[in-house]
Amino acid sequence: MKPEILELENFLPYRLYRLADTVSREFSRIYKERHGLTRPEWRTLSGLGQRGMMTATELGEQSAMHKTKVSRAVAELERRRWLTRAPDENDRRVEHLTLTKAGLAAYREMVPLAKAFEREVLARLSEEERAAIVRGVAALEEALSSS
Amino acid sequence: MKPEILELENFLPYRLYRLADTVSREFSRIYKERHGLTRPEWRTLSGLGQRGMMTATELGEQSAMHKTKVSRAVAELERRRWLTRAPDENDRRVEHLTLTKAGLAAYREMVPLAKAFEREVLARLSEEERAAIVRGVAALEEALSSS
DNA sequence: TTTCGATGGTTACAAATGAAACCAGTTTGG
DNA sequence: CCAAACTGGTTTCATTTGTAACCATCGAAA
Repeated sequence: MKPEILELENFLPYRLYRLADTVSREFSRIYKERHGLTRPEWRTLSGLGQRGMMTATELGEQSAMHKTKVSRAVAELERRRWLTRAPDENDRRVEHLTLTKAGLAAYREMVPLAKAFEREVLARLSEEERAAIVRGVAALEEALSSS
Repeated sequence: MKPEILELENFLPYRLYRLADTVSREFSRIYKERHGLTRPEWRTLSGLGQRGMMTATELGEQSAMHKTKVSRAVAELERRRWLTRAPDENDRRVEHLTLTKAGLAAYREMVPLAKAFEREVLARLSEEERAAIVRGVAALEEALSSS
C-alpha cells in the first residue's frame, strides 16, 4: 500500500459507481425489453404512477433527473399516449402530468417486476448484509444531501 | 404502502444509482477542473498509475469499461503524451501501455486529491455507518458478480 | 404599470456513449 | 497447410446526454 498509489478496486466512488451501474443495467433490461423504455422514461412512468399527478419540475426533483431529461421523457411518453398534460389554472407555464389508462396499465405491469427484481437481489445477501447496505446507503445519502 | 405502488425513493436500484451519481459527479469535478479529463480518461490514468503497464483489455477489465471507452481514452491520453504504446513481442495485436513522465506526474498529483475526497466523504459518517457501507457494498458486489 | 429578475419548460448544439461492423493478427481443427 | 473461429483493438453510426441558450410567463419592486 504505497501511499502514492490509489487502488481503484477499493476506491469508494469507483465501487459505488460500478455497483450502481451493474444493478441499474440489469434492472433496465426489464423495462427496456418489455416496453423499450429508457431510464428517464421509466422513472417518469414510475413517478407518475406513484404520485398520480405531477409537474415536470416535481418529477425532476423526485427522480433526480435534469429537466431536459424530464422534458424528453415526458414528450416520448406523451407520444405513446401514456400520459397527458393539463394546464395549470393559475400559472400558464406549468403543466400537470397524469398517466393515461395505457400508461397506468404499463405501470401496474412493471411494479411487480421491479419489486421482484429488488427482492431477488437482496435475497442473495444475509440478513446482516441487507441491513448493512440499507444503513450504509441511507447514511451516505444523508451525508451528501447536506453538502 | 399499497402493494401496487413502487416507492422510487426506497427502491434500491434507484437509490444506488443516485448515490453513485452524486458521489461520482462531485469527485469528477476534481479531475475535470484540474486537467479536463473525462471519467474514462481518469480511470485509464488511474489504472496505469496503479499497475504500471497494462494492455487495453486489462484496463477494461480492471476499471469496468467497455472497450470502446478504453480505446478512446487511451487515444486521448496518448495525444496528450501522457502514455505511450509498446508493441507486444509475441502478439502483434496487443499493445502495452505505460504512463510517460507527464502522465505519471498528473497521476501523482491526483492521488492525494482522490484519497482526500474519499476520506472527507467517509468522515461525515459514524464508525458504524462507515462499516455498514463498506460491508454492504462488498456484499452486493459479491452477490452480483456471480450472477 | 412597467421593468427586471426568477421560474417552468423546450430546443439547439456539442460531447459522450453503446452496438455492431470492422481490420489485423492468432489459434484451432481438419 | 488452410479455413474458420476467435481475439485485441479501432471506427462508424445512431442514440443519449449535458450545457447553455432560449421562450413564455410570473412575481416583486420601483
